[in-house]
Amino acid sequence: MGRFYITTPIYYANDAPHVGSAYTTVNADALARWHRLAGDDVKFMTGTDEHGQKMADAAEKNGKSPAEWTDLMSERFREAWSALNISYDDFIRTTEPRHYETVQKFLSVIYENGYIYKDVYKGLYCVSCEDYYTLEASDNGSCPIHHRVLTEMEEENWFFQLSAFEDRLIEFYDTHPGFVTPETKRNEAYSFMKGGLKDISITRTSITWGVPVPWDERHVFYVWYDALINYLTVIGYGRDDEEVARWWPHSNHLIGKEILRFHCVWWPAMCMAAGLEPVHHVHVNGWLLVGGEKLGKTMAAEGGVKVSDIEPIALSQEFGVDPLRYYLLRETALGNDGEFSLEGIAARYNTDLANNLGNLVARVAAVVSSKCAGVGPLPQSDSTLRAVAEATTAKAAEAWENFAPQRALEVTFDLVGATNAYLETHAPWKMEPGSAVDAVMGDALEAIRLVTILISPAMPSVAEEIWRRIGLRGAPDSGPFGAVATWGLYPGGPVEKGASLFPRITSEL
RNA sequence: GGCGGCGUAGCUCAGGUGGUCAGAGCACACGGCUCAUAAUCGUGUUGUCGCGGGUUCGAGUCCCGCCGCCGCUACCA
Repeated sequence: MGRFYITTPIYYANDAPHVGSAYTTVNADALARWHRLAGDDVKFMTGTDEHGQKMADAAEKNGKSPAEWTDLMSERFREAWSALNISYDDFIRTTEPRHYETVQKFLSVIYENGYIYKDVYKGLYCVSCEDYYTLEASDNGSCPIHHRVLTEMEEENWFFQLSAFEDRLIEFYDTHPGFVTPETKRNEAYSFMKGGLKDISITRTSITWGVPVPWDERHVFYVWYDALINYLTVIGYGRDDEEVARWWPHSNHLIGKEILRFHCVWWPAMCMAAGLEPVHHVHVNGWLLVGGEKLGKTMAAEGGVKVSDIEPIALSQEFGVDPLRYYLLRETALGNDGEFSLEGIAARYNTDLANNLGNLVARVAAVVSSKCAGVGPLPQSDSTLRAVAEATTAKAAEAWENFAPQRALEVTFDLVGATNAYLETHAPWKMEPGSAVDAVMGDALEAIRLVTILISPAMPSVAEEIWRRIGLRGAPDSGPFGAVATWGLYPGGPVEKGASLFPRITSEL
């Protein structure tokens, strides 16, 4: 029995959760569910990032205190994840006392180790944005948004000596080839480091909504240096050494590609500075694109998909929670960018779920009803389906282990297809009731039982429903996988016909 | 500007180190079946692998140039 600690990023709670966040979160959830099914000891966390100037501004604009405001915003994420059946073990908010404690301890260690020093940050500042720009990012010295001339500003900050870790980071990458996956993303981070690392300022005096710097209370930590540390907060860094040792550093961060640098360069360097071994695995996923463009852009475009149409909760209401989860997991390889569209969801729904899986369950239930008096017979040990089923369970397990839900589901549905073909070959509906029919239907039910186990990380509710309909007790995800995903365990039982699991979508979208 | 990536059937995409690599799914066509959600099963069509050169006995697969799209270029997260 292994251990599996997986995290999503903590999402900046200045807006409602969108499909991009849902995409990462659903994938993390399915991976967590897979590992629970496999019998591993699992910890799965997500949460919200609630500090920073933007949050304070938004609160003020809405006539609330930052604390009141973030309570409201954070709740929207918990609602969305609840709607998507996300099985997190912990939901961290960066405004919690436990987080303040861990952040202050962690950064104090780095400070005591001599990697944090005071210096003056000079930059081009836009008064309207209340933010700094590099010369390259500016519009010839003017603010790209407000078009007013940027002013040279100086601010006294505490700096993290990132430059001191260049060699150690490169060595870490060289000795941990699986640190960042997929490999293309690893190369991106690697070449960035090879280009040289500069120190970075990690505190602000202009902001008060943040974690105070323990050795200099006029400063608060700049949001990233507070946010990254959440991964340690939830395992008790600074409060529970045993728990930290239990989950770290053999942990997994699932992140979107836009925050690659923070997780793949800054974060391991901070861990090193604190004398902590960096996390062993960061998996970087791509973006969901709409019409080939980033979500935000398209939503603003005329005639594009409306924001309200692609909010996770709205989508789950339109298509169902499990179909939405299935689409997010199945459509795109975790690591690549992928196309997101309502038509795509409907296509997956109809072809995979309604036509293949749902229809398979329906036709089997119908034949068992008419030819087996509604009682599912036992499978045969020498069924020709057995080889397919065993290959499927092996390949699917391997894919789940390798952070490839898309592949896992693809091969799982190969077994669905093989079972449909098996029924065609034997045509039990043409037979008289008896042992020949029983043999075929027992095999089909056993294949369905295995499929149900295999889809449970992706579609937990549907899996439960099918499990129940074919007369099984317990739950499809109780595992351990190695023991239950073995051909021949279907014990027979009453098979219920029931309504369509996935009524076909026929209306225009 | 610099660094990196992408451009393969109508659609979405696979294709380590060059030689059944021209593929999968969807869509489409034809045939079978009628237990099932007009679902299913079988068979099949579709491509100058962005363009132009080059290396090689042989190149989506290596090199050069070009066109188009995209990401990163450090303190919004």
